[in-house]
Amino acid sequence: MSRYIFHIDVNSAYLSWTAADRLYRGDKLDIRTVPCVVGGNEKSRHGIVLAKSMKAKQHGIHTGEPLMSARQKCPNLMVVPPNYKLYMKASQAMVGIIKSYSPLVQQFSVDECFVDYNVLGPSSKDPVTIAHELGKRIKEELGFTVNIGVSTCKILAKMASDFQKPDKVHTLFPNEIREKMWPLPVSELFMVGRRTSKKLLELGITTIGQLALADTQMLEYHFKSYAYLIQGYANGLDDSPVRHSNQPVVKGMGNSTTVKFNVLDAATAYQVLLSLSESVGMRLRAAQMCAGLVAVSITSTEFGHQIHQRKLQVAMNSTSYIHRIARELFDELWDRSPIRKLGVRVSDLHSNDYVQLSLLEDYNFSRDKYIDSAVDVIRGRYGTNAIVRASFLHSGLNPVTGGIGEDDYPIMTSIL
DNA sequence: TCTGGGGTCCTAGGACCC
DNA sequence: TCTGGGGTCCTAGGACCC
Repeated sequence: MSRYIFHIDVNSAYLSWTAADRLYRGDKLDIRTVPCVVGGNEKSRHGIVLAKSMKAKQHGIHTGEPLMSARQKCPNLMVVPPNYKLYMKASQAMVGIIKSYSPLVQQFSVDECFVDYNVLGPSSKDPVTIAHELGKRIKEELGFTVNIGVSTCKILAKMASDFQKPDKVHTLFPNEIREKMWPLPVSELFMVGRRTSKKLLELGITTIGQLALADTQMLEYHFKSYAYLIQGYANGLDDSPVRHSNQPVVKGMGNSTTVKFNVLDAATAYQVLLSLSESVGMRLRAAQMCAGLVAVSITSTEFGHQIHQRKLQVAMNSTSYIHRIARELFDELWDRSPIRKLGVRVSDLHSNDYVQLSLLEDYNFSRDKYIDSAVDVIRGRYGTNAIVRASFLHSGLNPVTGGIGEDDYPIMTSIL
């Protein structure tokens, strides 16, 4: 029995999914064939490129770039809005097909999966044939293309899926590392980002091969334990298993939002923190968890980023209590400079079976428990905005802010 | 109307304890 | 009154990923 790992990556996921959906709805234009990007709403200061077509890429447009800058590179650029519900559906449909090939599938993100594929006997098809078959099924049944990397471990499969695109199957077996991976720029290695590749370049390391062969002690001097990780990856060393993602180990959950306008006063900030606390609290309770730590983050209009956190005496999942702590943290953190973005995050998560209410706490958690669960039930039945706090009426703010912060997006990560 | 949102992991330094 | 040396917990900040 031989074991193979596949990495499946949707080509320009958001754009491809939007394209397939438009064609399905009778649109004549395939937006994949023209310079086009999926972009956020500039009016609410969410104007960045979330995904691009190959034609847009040819104009030098990058993901994450401001739409304004993308338009300068390509004046006739087409911009379409994101549709997260669609992405969830497309993602789930794809995973459904993949699971018909192997039960062991790890969803790595909304558009990426690792698959542990066992070839059981000599009569079985070889993994490359299977990968082509899988890619073809996704394309024919769902209308979008994927790249599939085939290897014997996750890092190599992932690197392979990043080779030429779109709609391709690539192998990167250990004996192909030298030829296929080592000549690549070191910045293309997984976990070598902007800062690390800059440091590596300063050390004269420009390719993955040079990193693979570099002196380990020298690397350790500059990168500490990170040296072993990236040099291991450069040599194709990775024994991490494909994990079932049906029971992901959640470490924390948070929501943040860029507010439509600059926040200049604490009262408005409190409102935004409440809308964020609402979604964080709902997610916590949906996961049947309690959190022992709350953090608040502030991004200034100058993009300075600050975060302040506090460990709690009692783990809890009450929206009101999260908000109360968030307000206190905000007061301690804020220097009164104009705010662009606010975030609330909880971590130190525990299953809520064992929550013990501290006698020292003067806070009435049982009251919150009834309110929260009643609100959760109503929202589950009639939608998130079926019940909102009165303070949000006429505020111009979303009463519940999660995901991308538009009206009724599902909260993406709760599904992964 | 230039620059989103949601994650994980690691390190450094201070407080505190024995 | 030349100041050890473990250890844990906590917070801040930075790096990376999608």
